[in-house]
Amino acid sequence: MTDRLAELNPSQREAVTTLSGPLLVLAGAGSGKTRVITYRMAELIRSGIQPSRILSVTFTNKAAREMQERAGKLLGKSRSERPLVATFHSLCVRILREEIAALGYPANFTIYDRGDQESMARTALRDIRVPEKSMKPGDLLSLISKWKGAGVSPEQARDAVDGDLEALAAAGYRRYQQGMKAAGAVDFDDLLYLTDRLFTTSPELLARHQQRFDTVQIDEYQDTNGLQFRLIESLVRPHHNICVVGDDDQAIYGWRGAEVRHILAFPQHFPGTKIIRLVDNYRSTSQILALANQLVTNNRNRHAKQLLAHKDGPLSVKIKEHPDEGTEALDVVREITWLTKQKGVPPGDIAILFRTNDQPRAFETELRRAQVPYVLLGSQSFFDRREIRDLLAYLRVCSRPEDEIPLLRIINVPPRGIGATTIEKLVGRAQKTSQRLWNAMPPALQTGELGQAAGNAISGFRTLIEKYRRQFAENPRALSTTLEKLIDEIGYHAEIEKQYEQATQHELRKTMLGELVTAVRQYESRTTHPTLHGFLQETSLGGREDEPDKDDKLQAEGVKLMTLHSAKGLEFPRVYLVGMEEGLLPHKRSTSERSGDVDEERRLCYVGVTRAREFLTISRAQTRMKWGKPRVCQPSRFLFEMQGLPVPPQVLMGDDRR
DNA sequence: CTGATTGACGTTTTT
DNA sequence: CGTCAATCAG
Repeated sequence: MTDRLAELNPSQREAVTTLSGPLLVLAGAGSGKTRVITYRMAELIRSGIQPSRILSVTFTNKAAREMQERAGKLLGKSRSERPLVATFHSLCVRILREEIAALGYPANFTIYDRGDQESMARTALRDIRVPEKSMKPGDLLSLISKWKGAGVSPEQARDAVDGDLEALAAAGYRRYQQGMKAAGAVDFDDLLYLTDRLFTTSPELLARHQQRFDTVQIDEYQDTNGLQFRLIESLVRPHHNICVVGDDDQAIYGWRGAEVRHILAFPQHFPGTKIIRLVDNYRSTSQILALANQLVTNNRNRHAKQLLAHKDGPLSVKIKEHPDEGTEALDVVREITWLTKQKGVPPGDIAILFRTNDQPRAFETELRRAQVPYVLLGSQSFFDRREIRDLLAYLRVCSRPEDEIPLLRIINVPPRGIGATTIEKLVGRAQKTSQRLWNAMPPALQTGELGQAAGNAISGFRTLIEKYRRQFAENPRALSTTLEKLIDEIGYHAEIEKQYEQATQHELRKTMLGELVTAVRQYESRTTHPTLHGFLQETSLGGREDEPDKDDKLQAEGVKLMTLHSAKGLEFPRVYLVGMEEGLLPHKRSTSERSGDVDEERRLCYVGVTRAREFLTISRAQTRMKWGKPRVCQPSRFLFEMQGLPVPPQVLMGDDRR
């Protein structure tokens, strides 16, 4: 134990050994934060606290898994003797599984993803007769999210509206929430919002959960939103043994409701807070760090700090300009090819970071051409692909046919003769008799109102679903083989061949189906009591993290391509930060719109720069294709700011000609 | 009901 | 340049 602490610098050591009371660790980029958190868990246990009574909250599932693993190695204990490491969302799912019945939801609730939420929002708007053009489903969703984030119920929203549009949205919110409850579904915000509701309405229930943990630590605290703060505050209220770690300069999730003020005002929320600053950076060269330090001084509203470098690399920074994005990609890849093929640099040491998900296209093309191995992380997720979503919808219908969103998705996929009119009749009937769509089918068949052909199609569909519903339920150990049979029976392979012309597409899409089967099989083998519902809940929570080949990807010896957002928390010996242009970084939307926040874009840039250990190349293109036409791009203002140069006025003009 | 064609339209990040 | 919804002819 003692030699472990000897590896640390004095501030780190203090953070690791302060075991009780409120503790705020302001940890700059590359200051050994992860090590501090893990060591502190070990110290807590050494001081006599039961591992199971320690709660550690991280931001992503990936981070949770990693910390779980590190802690395991450090403590050398079995899984059951390790602290609970969870994300806010998975923590809430654990709580809701036990408690959600109190709110009138089924214990086997489904978690809706973004697409499902949009469908639900669309029906809610239709129900209250709001035309699409005055409010889009997305608009409604963002208002709902804002309300939920502040703990506001539909009723409270109705009473506090400001203006006609908000009044409509409040009605939509009410309808949406009713629809969700009827479907037995919750959205991502609900996981936190409903848990908060439980805690505020039932003191006994809260007390029970408070007693489960003696101490709580939270990573990436700068990214907590209002609900997350309330939740944690409730949990630690009896003892205030809370340690939060974060960096206000890396707050990049404001658009999702995160509020930096939580980390700024932590000492006010928890009186007697001890504050520890970690400013020694062991990651990057002084040249790289100088850019980062200089850049972020342009931000208001932050804990002032300068990171101290411990390495030198006179040639570690390059800034380049290219005529267009194709040339930019070509140049970056040419250099990477030289590095990997001539200098023996492992491709896995290199990362290409960008702002938006359509930027990697050009780089992928060039990397493929140069035959450099690469992995694209995060972007088009496995679970977002059409065929995967279709099949997941089948599984969801088999799991709970009452859930209408997936039912409507696949009722006529592949085409089986159930058209718009038939569906409309069924939906109308379900509404009139206030039944679920699924249950409205048999009575509609009896009246014969559907006509011969459509009637047969509907009863055929019901028979199909019921057959597989039974098979999934009866053979939970054979979920994957049942799925294979289902894919066969609905003729999905043939459907793919009809849908896409090229043979390469057929192969690709069919492999995807195979991967889904693999994912189910993996779930089967690692779970003691597999169920269809269990698999579905796991995939919706883990989302992109649970992609079948994800682990291989992270380990893979390939150049890593990812967005700045998904690069947070990672580091690479060599980083290419591309597309440094006004309009991309900072993104157009942050500079032109009223709610725009350029400071957050600056922090995003800061995150990008501080990912690099030894070498950083920043590049930009003078023109970029947009909708088929080349457009002139100004250099990013951040390029000037980070070098301590004045920003030329034309850069900020937002030249919009095409 | 299905499959094909046309036209409008769009700029971000994701637990 | 793509995508997706609306429209139209079998």
